[in-house]
Amino acid sequence: MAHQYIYENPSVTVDIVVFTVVGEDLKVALVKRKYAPFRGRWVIPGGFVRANEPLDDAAKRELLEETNVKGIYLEQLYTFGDPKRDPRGRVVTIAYFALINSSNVNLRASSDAAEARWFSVKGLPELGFDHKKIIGYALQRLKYKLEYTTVAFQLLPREFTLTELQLVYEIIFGKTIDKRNFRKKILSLGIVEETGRKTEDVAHRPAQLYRFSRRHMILDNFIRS
Amino acid sequence: MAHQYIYENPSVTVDIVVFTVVGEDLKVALVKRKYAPFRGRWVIPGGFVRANEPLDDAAKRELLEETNVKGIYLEQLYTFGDPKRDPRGRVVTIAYFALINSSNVNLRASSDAAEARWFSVKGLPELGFDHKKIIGYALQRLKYKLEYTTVAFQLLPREFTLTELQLVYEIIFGKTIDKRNFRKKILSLGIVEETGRKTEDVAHRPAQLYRFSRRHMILDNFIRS
DNA sequence: TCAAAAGTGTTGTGTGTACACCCATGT
DNA sequence: ACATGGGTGTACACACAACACTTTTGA
Repeated sequence: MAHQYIYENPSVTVDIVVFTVVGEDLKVALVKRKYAPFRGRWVIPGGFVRANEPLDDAAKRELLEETNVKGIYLEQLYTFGDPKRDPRGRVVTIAYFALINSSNVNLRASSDAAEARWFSVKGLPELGFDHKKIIGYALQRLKYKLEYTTVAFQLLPREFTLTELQLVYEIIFGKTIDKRNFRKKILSLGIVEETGRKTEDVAHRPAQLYRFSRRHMILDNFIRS
Repeated sequence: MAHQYIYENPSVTVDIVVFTVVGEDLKVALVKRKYAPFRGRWVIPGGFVRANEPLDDAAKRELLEETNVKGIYLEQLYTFGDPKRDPRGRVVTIAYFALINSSNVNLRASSDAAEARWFSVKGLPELGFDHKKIIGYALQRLKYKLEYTTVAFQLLPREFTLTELQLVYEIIFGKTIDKRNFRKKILSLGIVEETGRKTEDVAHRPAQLYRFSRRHMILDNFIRS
């Protein structure tokens, strides 16, 4: 293992892009850096991988430590290793992509972060490192995943109306969808089941509540912390 | 950067799964290890990322050094970081996925590798590290890419017949395709253009030669070394 | 009774699939 | 002349897109 002695090993970090949908906005979790470099700048949560720690575990741990978020859909996104991406020296980061449902959106800052907040993807602040690029990459993946998989359910509470589900698609694709066609498609796929319950205390006709059918949950590939 | 002093950084490597199609077989490039661990075992080409070297460059360099292969389609596949994946200690590897056309398949072993050879994916030897898993992952990606993109052309010489193109799809998907439907689809997509030339010295009706149309090449996202 | 969102079908268009025979060349 | 792969069209099923009105509740 000659190289270990010739070259200093790079640092290895994980960084996580967490998306949620609140109201009519797609949001990303950001934390404000407490220390240099980029002190005071907003960045996506992340940090160093520990000795003997699997990468997925590191991502879950950092997310919990920096934002108090847990138990969410998480998948590896891409690895960024440009030699100049961190002013401190060579840092290779394995970026993760995460989704959380809008009823669990309480962020809490912690030791390494001065503050933690949700930002609309349409109004991101100036970001540290190459995190703008990473979020851009994650957005692409999100659209892509939504089109070909059933991850949209990760962005909703356990019970939801078809209109709420449709809204998730509309927000992420940035265009309106025909209500009848959307419902026909979703119902024909058999990926949702009625709960029998309805929305309450709404100033209009109450909507049927659905849940993602368990049979499809197990087919979906995901990592849960 | 406290962690740098508390934890020893992992080693960072790149490993490349190179596919090609020869005759009726999908093949992967493997090299035989010259040194421990796994001395004498076959593995996919790869090695340590150098200081100040971008990850993509490291992949291209290792591929050239270990197999004499260059100028091919290359994309990042996935990062494997299980703490036990290398018996020497923590090694995080960024796996790459590469395609090469069958007219450039001369492998040449070099310093770090005792031997370099193409193996049919249907007859792989026992592999070192977690390389069997990495190849499995690459195979999934290959099928997937073939379905949704035009990377199939990377596996063919610049001029090819529609039958050759069809064969690539059949080999990778492992099933036969209707000739008329295949041609209709490919031609309607407008991704190939006639060269005007035909195959020569064949003991049957000569076939029209096509090339991938330049207009689509530039849309295809790829990294060339 | 009004406002507001829920819910519901039909029709045309395009895409994928199944299927069989003649053509051009070398031997 | 024959063997070998090259090359071609039609018909049916299914998925997607466009489109407007009635229903149920709370205020």
